[in-house]
Amino acid sequence: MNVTIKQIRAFLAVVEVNSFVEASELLHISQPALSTAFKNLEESVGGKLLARSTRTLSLTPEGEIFLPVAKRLLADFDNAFVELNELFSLQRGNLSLAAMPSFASTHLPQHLLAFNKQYPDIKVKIHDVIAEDAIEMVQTGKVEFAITFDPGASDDLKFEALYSDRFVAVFPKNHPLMKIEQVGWQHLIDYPFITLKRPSSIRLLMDNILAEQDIFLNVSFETNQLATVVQMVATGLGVSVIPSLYKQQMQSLNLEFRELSSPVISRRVGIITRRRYPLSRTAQAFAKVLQHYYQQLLL
Amino acid sequence: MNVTIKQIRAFLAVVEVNSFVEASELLHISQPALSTAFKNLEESVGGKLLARSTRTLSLTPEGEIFLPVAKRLLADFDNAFVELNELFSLQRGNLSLAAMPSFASTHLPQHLLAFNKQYPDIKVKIHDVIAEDAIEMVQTGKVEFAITFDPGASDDLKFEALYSDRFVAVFPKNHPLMKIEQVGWQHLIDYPFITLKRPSSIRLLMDNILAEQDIFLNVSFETNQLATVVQMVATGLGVSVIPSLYKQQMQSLNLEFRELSSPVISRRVGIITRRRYPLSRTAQAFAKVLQHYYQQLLL
DNA sequence: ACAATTGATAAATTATTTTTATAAACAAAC
DNA sequence: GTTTGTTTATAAAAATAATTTATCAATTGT
Repeated sequence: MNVTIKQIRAFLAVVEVNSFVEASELLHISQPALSTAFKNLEESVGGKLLARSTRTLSLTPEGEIFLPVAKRLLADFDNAFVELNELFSLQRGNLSLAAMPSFASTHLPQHLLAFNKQYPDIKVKIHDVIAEDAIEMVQTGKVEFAITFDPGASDDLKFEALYSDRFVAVFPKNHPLMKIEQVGWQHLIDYPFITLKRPSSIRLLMDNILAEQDIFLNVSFETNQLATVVQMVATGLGVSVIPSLYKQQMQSLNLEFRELSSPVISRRVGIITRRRYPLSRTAQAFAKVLQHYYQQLLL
Repeated sequence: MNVTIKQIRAFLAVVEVNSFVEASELLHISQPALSTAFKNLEESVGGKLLARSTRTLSLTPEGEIFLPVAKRLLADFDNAFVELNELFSLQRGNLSLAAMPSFASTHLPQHLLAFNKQYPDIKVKIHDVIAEDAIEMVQTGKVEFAITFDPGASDDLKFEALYSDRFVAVFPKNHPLMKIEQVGWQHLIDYPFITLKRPSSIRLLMDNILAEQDIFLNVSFETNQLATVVQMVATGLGVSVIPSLYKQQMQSLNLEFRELSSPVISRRVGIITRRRYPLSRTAQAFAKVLQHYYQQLLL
């Protein structure tokens, strides 16, 4: 027979209280069950660990040698499983996630707050990188999931939408476009257009869809930061479009926003994970927080 | 349910070969038994360790974290029991014993040789100290057993005789006593007597028994070493008595020995151990070597 | 000597593990 | 797109192991 953890526990309990009867009570088993367990342990290890008569118990020299070893073994064992349990019960753990800047700088903080409130002992690491890098981090396993635009069908990635982000026109208050109720892309052609430089996924998305529709904007200024774009618009240099996500953040400026139609350019934003790779409990919990939030928004 | 060693073995086997079927063959159990064991483990730890479909297996992040821990736990566990087994099977271990000088310098070496031949991997430490100290080392647990004279009845000590040691007279060749066939203690009174100084147990034993018989020797020289005593006798300074044990060792000198009678002073030499304290396997094995040897001598 | 307590043992019972048989899922091949 | 072979999961039965109850033998204190 093989040595079991129970037997080691039995050994330590008997030595601890120096009595089979007491130890059996401690272990919540009958005294004969303990005697048998002890006997089996000794059989397994090939010799006596404890010399026993009806009145005295004393460790053999081998038992004496084994005692500290057994204590350490059991402590290590219990410790490992307590830690694993904490991991599963979200009382401990780490979460690494990537988010595209347009999400990281807008909605993400409030979700982190909600998550931290619910799971205060989970440490979170945010990688706010451009959408392409975020997706790559998922593919290479650097993060368990990313929040970006829908990257389209993929063999190794899975996308789960949270909400749709629609492009809105932005122009200064008192701009001629203010008079138009239904602003379309065609209206924007008449004004200097300010936008992000080309590696940006926002810019690429816009370019592609407009090209399909044979709409060519009058791009006058290009910059790297959306904040700069917006500031330039506020100054009166021209007009632009931004994902509606940013509206809230830029409410304070002297700007006007209009939903754009014909075409409506919108892109689903959601959670990207690796196919066939299970999420950790912490990642699942975070995903759930996000899903719960955006599900409620729809109602 | 509680986590068992078997379950950890199952976990490692499955991860190792990345297949339940193969792992079950490795573990010599059926595949359903392995599936159940795995399921029970996951239930115990509170979450999935391995995501499995019929075609792919992949560790969850928690499983990934647990993998090295499980490996270490199992290695420690197995190692501890291999070592304990080696201890019991005398493939490893230490033996500490005490022996009075009259035994340590005469018979002991040959027993050590026999023991080492039979158990070459056991390290032996000899404490050759005077009989009183040897006994004390047993009482305090510094050694498991000692080989000395019978210390008499004791509550905490046990004595097991190996042989009896009788005192013999020693004098130079051509000494007048050579003519007498049956030398008695009374004969020795007429000659200068050389003996050990008083803390020696040989000296004390002799003094006590002779005092009972009203025999008073003519002690002319006292020294610390028996070898010195004997050398002095050989030189012609006087006569002495020594335990017969030493005869063999001193055969080469120009000496004559005679068994002493009236009274016959003899003392049983044997193994002293602690009562109620079990001997280690190694100590038992050494005791057996001794017992076997002296038992054969009697035949 | 006797009572009281302790650990060991035997038989019966209860839990657990394991196996056999089968189902369901999935990928690859046709 | 269906079929086929392979894989893990599940259910019921069988086998094994652990536990309990009842009892014994040994030992110590009274």
